Amino acid sequence: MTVSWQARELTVGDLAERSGVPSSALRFYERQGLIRSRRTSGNQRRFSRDTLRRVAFIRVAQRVGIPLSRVKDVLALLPEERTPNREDWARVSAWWRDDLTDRIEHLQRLRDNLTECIGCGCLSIDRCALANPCDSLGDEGPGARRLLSP
Amino acid sequence: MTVSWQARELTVGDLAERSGVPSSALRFYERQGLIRSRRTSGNQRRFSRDTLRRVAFIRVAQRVGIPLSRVKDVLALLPEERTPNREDWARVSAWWRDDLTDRIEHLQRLRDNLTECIGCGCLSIDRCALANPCDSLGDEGPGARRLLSP
DNA sequence: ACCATACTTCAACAATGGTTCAGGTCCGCT
DNA sequence: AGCGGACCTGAACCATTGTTGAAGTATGGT
Repeated sequence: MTVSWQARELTVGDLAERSGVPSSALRFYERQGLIRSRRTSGNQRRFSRDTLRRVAFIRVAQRVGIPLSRVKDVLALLPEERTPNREDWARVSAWWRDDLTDRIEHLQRLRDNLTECIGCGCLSIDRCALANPCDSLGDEGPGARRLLSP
Repeated sequence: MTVSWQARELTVGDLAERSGVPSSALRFYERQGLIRSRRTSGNQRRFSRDTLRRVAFIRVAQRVGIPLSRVKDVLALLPEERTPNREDWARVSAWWRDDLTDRIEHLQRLRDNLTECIGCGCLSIDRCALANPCDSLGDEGPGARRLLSP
């Protein structure tokens, strides 16, 4: 019957249990500026409930291979003042779905190329589409100069 | 007119230039057992030409996010004795294309779920399909226990 | 034979995404 | 008031995937 009922804030342990993310990772996210908390008089973290959504968002992004730095940038698009609402989340999620679509298309192109390459048994470096994704080939003498750009 | 013509072996610099992968990375790959070289009497590396394919294979795999340890396992399926032929490469590439297909399907499921979630504005942690990908929900009281397994 | 260039090793450092531990403090229940 | 469990910080450590630099050696062309 203490203040714990007040706004139903979450301790780091609560958040860890509900999200399945270890407390150590949550502290790390806070250090990185992905989530925030207020502190009690005794210096303990208290998270507002919408942090649960932020953490869900972070983990979903991570499953897709998006680095935390980028996740942070996207989360920064949420309003600071008020608790993000349904529409706010829809907005950032959409941004993010586009990213996912790009990744899927990229992988599909890669797979299609690979299927061709299996057909010809190549991976031939000099001619293979897979190995020369940037089409930066054919204007500087024989042989490829680069396999891959990244 | 020295021995350099012999079998057209590549120095680490040659390989770096032709593959677009820095020498430092190539040495690293060798340390990790992903590629091999013989040594000259002066202890310098000489790579056989098929190493170019191996490196191409490694970089393509990396673009998809496959860790080197796994790439190593797949490359280990190539014959040690002889130079891998067309069919050998087709075999390992196929193995690998399946992996790609799985990843694509996974991402598509993720995106479909996300699209639904944008529809409902949720990412609601307790009910959202995205946040509960393992369907391990609904048999232990209210509220999700885990957001994500990996 | 000489010299520039490329090569060698080893160690240290970098970024990402955390975990673990030590030493100490706080919270809430009885 | 006391106690156990949860929380705090900071530093050290882990794996992955390399890069950079120092100090020394080899190779190949003139």
